[in-house]
Amino acid sequence: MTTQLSERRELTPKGRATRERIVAAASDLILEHGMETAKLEDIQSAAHVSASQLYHYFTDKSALILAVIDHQTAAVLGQHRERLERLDSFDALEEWRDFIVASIESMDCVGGCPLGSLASSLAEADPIARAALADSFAQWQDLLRDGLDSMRTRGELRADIDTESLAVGVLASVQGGLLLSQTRRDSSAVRTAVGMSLDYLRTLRVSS
Amino acid sequence: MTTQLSERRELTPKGRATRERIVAAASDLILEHGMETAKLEDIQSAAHVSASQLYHYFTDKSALILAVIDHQTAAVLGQHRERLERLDSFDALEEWRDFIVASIESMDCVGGCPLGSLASSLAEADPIARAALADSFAQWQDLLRDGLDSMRTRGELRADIDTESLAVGVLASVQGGLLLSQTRRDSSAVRTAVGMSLDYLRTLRVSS
DNA sequence: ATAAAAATGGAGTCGCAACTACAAAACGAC
DNA sequence: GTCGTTTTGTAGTTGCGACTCCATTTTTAT
Repeated sequence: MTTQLSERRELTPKGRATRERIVAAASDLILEHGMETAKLEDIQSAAHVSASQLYHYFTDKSALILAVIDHQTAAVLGQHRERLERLDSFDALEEWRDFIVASIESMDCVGGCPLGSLASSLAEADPIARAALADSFAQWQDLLRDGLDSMRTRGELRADIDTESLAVGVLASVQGGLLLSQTRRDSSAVRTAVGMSLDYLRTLRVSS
Repeated sequence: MTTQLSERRELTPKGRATRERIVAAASDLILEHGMETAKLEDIQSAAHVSASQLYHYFTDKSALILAVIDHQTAAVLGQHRERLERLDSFDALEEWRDFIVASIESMDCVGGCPLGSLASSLAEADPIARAALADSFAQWQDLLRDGLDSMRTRGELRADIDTESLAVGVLASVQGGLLLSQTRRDSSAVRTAVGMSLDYLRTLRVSS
């Protein structure tokens, strides 16, 4: 999922670094303070760049936001891919759950899910951003489905389960749990919600 | 959960009607177009009121938003209370699930959950709003727990289940499912996600 | 009926955040 | 080196959305 229709002509290493610095700062500020609160000026200070630099790399704010979506998508999917590919046991699923809980705890439950928060803020405001985030969720769902498929192949899960639907349900429990935890500033909601999903998966073991 | 610390002195019936009209218009616009896109001016036109009226009833925008939270909380909890109190069977749970799916379909998946969207938009921007929405979610969770309690009392569910945790998990699947459906503009995600939660509850029947 | 209070109309002001203009500096190719 | 391109600095400008002022009409209380 590339953001730019016409990929940027040429970017020197320095330019690429500056661009990345801007996107990273924007991602952090938007996550921690919300889309509305994160002013372009704050992003400039955080990234140590001037206005002209910002507009040299992005045509306008919505272009920057699309870059933030790509950035956060790569970051989140990267972290989860590590843990979800070659999923081989329920222990691995538990570790994945613990990783999610630890992630939000490390932020003191501020920001919630980077992708979920972006989706909620942008779904009705920017159709292109909405489509991009729908794609991000689809990729995440694929990761989960592939993981469940591999567990099924290994004989950890029954052969007749619908891994695609299960992936939707598990992803929803992650998103909903993170939203509740973010709102409550208490990680127990995600832990419980994802835990329930995993408990359900346990009822689908072959040995059961 | 009352919004105003000092409750408004006196409001004539006409005044109350105008205030309600403003809150209703604000609720609709914020839900359908997002928090950022919904300008005060749009709300004025939609409610057929002038700026002076808006500021006669609300000190500022954030006060209006708190009123919107109260309004949506009452609306959502009202609808769900009808279906969740005296929950007596899995059929009733299915009907509740279908109601959620029908609700978002009637909006063509625009807006998602009124409370979830508000929570995500405001969690990092307005601490008071965040706390109010945490309270709304807590009430919703109580409704679910009470429903599950009554099913347990009737002997539909096992005696040893933790209805509080289950309520968290089910609520998370609703919120996450609605977010995915909103982002995808396709109601199948909520249907699947909540369906999975109910499937899990079925594994907790006494007869199972 | 009349006065006080509440509700409304409409034309403002004002701050500020997004965006721009233009020139200077750094860099890369050769 | 040196010329064209990329990157950056320092100012702006501007549009718009939140909020205000004050006069006027409508309602309520007695």
